[in-house]
Amino acid sequence: MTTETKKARGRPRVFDPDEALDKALQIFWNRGYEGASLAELTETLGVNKPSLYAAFGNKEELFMKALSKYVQGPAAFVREIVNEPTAHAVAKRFLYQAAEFLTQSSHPKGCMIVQGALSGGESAEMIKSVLMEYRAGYEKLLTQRFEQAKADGDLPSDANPAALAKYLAMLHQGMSVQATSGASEEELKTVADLALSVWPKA
Amino acid sequence: MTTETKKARGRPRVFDPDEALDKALQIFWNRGYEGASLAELTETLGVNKPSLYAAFGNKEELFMKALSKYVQGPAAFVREIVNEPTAHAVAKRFLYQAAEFLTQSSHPKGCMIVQGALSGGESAEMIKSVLMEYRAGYEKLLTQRFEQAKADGDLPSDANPAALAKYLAMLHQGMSVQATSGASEEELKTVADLALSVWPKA
DNA sequence: ATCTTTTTGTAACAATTGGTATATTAATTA
DNA sequence: TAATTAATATACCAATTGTTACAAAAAGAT
Repeated sequence: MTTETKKARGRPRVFDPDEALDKALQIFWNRGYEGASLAELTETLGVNKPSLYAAFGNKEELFMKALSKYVQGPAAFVREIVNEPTAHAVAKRFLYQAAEFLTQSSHPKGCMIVQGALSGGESAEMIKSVLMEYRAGYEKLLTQRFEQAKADGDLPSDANPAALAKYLAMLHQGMSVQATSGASEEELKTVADLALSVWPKA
Repeated sequence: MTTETKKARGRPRVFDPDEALDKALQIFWNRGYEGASLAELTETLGVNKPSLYAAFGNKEELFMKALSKYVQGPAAFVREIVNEPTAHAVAKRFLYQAAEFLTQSSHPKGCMIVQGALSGGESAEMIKSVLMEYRAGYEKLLTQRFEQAKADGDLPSDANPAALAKYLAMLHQGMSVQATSGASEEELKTVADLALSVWPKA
């Protein structure tokens, strides 16, 4: 039930916008916002600049749309993790899935939300803050989940939900750097096990 | 006993190379390699481009010299940490000093070796790999220290030095991202305490 | 006072950046 | 078939990227 291909007015598109956006995502993913040039984008998408602008807007908007596809696609699993039955299961699945995801060779290594625009020039300021908010977002998601776990007695009464969430977020962000530097899934999972052995018991 | 200001031939320099390099370091530190433009560099150093090139070489060489100043200056403490008497003391001081250093407001937040060039275009490839080597370098330093600790009986015989070192490196790299995103020293130290409670006892 | 030597300032360089104007092409609708 | 609509391709745009030629300037050496 995708959007019905009704009567196509005017000259038909020579590219599939969804495929093109996916390729744009790949480029932004391993080059970052500033590192991805319009030249490389148009070249590998097979779409010339006017068509690209007509379809997605300027570079910033294109990045935002690629980012949106990222969080709803490959990185969507993060949102589901909080549904695990226990806080420990949440933590374990978070780190394990991160180790797998960040090292997969079917797409760029590392996390786009971490590496997309950590530093950069003035022109990346907007994107930098957007990514910061995303990072704060999933950390908050974890915090809330652990607050609930604490209320449920699933975490001890002296547990610190915010600290536990930041611990996981920090490990995830470090994993992202490590994955970009060539660390393997196994190495990251070994560290994940180590990191999890700290987990407070109810 | 600095280099004796002997007979100065030719027109005298209008800037102090060491001060200038320090300002360049600050810029690279919070903009990254690609995010720092020659325009911003010359502007805030108060040195015009020909003089900058004569003194330091091109942008890449300038970055390398700034990086060298970074590891020998503000980030030099890392090398000393392995001299702590126990593995646990090494780990604790590593994370604590990281928490302090990465959040200090007297200089850019985060670690230059982490954020200097994580992603980026083709032209940053060299710098990216240099920074990767630096990261691998301090991780290896920790690994060796923990191998020795294991031999000394300071770590249990089933301890995994490489995993412990990667755990710390990962936390440091995550801390760097967190610091850039506005996390405070206290928050990072709270997480450091949590992270340290995993440490194997001899 | 002239000659070196070195740095400075201006001004330019080619290449690349993100972004568009314009005219052509290809489809549907009338 | 003519009119309309929309996407295409080429070619351009101003601004910025890193880098350098060149001539003027400021010092010591002769």
